[in-house]
Amino acid sequence: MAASTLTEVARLAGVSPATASRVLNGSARKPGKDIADRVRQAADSLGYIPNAQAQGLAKSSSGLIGLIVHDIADPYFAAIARGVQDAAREQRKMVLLATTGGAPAEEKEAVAAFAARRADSIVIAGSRSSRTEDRDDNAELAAELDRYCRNGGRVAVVGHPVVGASALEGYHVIAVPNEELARALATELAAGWNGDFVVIGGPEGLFTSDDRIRGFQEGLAKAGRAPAEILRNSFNRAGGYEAGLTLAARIKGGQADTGEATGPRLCIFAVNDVMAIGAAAALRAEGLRIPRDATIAGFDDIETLRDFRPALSTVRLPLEEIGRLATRATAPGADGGDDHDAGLPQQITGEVTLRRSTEVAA
Amino acid sequence: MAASTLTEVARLAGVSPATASRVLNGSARKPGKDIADRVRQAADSLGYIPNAQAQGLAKSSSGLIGLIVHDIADPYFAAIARGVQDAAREQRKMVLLATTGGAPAEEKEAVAAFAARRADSIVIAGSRSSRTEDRDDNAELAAELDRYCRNGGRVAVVGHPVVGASALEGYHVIAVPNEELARALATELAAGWNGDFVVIGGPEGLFTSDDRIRGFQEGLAKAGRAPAEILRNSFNRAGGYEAGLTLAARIKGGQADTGEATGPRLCIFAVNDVMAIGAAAALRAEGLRIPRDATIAGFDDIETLRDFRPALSTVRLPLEEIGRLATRATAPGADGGDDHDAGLPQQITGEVTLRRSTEVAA
DNA sequence: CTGAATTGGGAAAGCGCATTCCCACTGCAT
DNA sequence: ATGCAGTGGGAATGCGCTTTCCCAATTCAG
Repeated sequence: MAASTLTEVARLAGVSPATASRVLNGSARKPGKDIADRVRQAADSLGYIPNAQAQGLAKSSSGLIGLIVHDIADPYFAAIARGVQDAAREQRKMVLLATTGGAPAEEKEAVAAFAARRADSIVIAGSRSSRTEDRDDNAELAAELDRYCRNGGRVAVVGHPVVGASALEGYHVIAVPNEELARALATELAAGWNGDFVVIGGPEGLFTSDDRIRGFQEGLAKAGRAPAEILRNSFNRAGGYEAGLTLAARIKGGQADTGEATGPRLCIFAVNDVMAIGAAAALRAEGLRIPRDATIAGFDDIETLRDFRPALSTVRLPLEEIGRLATRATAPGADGGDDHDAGLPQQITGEVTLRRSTEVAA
Repeated sequence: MAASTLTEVARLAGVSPATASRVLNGSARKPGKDIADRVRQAADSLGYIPNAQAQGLAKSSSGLIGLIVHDIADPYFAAIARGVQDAAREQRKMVLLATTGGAPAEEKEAVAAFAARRADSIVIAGSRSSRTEDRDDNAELAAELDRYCRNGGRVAVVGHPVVGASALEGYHVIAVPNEELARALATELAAGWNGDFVVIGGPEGLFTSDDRIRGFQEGLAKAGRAPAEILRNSFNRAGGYEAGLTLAARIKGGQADTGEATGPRLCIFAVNDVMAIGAAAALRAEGLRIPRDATIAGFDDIETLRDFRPALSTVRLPLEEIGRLATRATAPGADGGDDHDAGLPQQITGEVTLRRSTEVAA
């Protein structure tokens, strides 16, 4: 038994499909009360569920929002996804999920798939990259996105615009002040510590990582400090762990020189919390303690990681809110608020949050 | 400019839409090479993207998999979602996400929405509940699910069957051996500790929670121990925290009696990791230490929480695999493997993993 | 060399719904 | 009584694609 159709309902109610459609799905014209009741009852008794595909085809709009993330199990993306989901519900839409591992080629595929499904809007949450090996893929992604927008789609990108995408009608960028916040973090960190700094970053070319590194170095410079050395690794826990091992060896070497531990040897800034946790795990595995032997700070303030001990110094980012804003930015009529370009960045703010992991004993 | 259509492509290639369709979308009939090339080129130059809605309508199948979770930001669900996403990709489908907070009423809505979109299958990941206040909603959910199945939909439920759902063709349950594993955990815990046990559980009626509690008590009984007292709270970190506060007060009272701390006073079993972390945070906030003043174990072995210190004893569950299996179970032709009922539970195994948080000094 | 079987393309009928256009009917003013 | 706007329902068209059916051109066996 296939699902029942509008026509069946109409027949059972003894009216035309047109009328049935009018009563069942909000139309401008409201049929008479008695007829409406009859139709509704018929629909009920048949267990009628409108075919969204057909509806979408007919009025060319699908009620779908496409969300692109690197990895849904990464708490960073999961938090954003929650915000997106939340906003989608406000708009009475459903979210279509695509995970890409951050590869522009896959992102392009995802956009195409969303376009095929005629998603009303697309939210891209992953970090953009400008690595040369991604150049072509990025160009294709940009082209795909352009086409999508030109066909009336709306897109919001969290962080940086897609490389090469022309600022089109319906193309929004939710700017995240990574650089400023990293600078502020460096400033605060420099105020409480006058030893060396090291940065654990993601691969070169990853905007989010690069911005945070740049901001951090600026903050250091402004505080009259030497720039931090930069260790690059993959943008996840494993990358942090590996870098942590390197640093642990170095710290232990230094301690051997001095003969004894005399307070932290290093202040580590990992460009995101997950990497910071990885690095911390590595230090611990090597017998080092935080903040005794080294202090460490992350970025994002991932909720699940707040119970980590020692409490991780970080920069709070309203991830869920970011997802919500991005999604709202793509809602039809959303740009009514500001009368600027559709591409105007939304304003997001974060907050430096110093905790135990960077507390150096007085 | 609206997206270009198959007809346009066909016209530009100088062929009929039928032919264009045949070459562009895998059909049984393969048109001649020269024609195919012409069509493909036309499609290319127009940037043709097939309209999945129309395709779906025409062949009544959408390439969509619906996923229902309580909260996508909860690492438990995020991990399952990753598995689902993974399996979906294998099947070249996209996943449609719905979050419900665990309310059967919302789950019913979600199922209806998926049905409207003609999702090929639905994976329900949230824990089922048998609370009396959910009775009616559960019944409606079951009815909705039944209808969906009867119309050819396939569904997989993680954990327990939906209350009241009749075992239909296409209805799969991925059984998670919560009870057995909790029993095993209790056994191992009882071997290393002969003081009191306390369980921090979720609300009564939540199957996952109830199963784990029951199993744990059984294990205790089998080891000749008195049943544990049960503290019930919400099934998340906050619930764990609250219960933790209660226990902290009790422990401190006990210590006051004895005058001094003389090893752990309590072994706590929280029915999931997130609650365990909450409880641990509460104890810590109250100045208690783990495992010195109390030992604690969780359940799930959430990846993000593995760096928690002291390392949390728990039961490893292959969450991602569970998501994958559930999704695969709904793939067409998936029940070919076993020649039993379509409703046959798949086999999932977990593993008790004792770590530092339950280590009591010898 | 003829008739049958095969191939390859097109015409057309839906898939389920929204919507425009049309028509019969009512109620009112003239 | 006649004309008019206004009302409420139905017929028909189209959204973009798949698929069946049909037909002309080949090919091959006899």
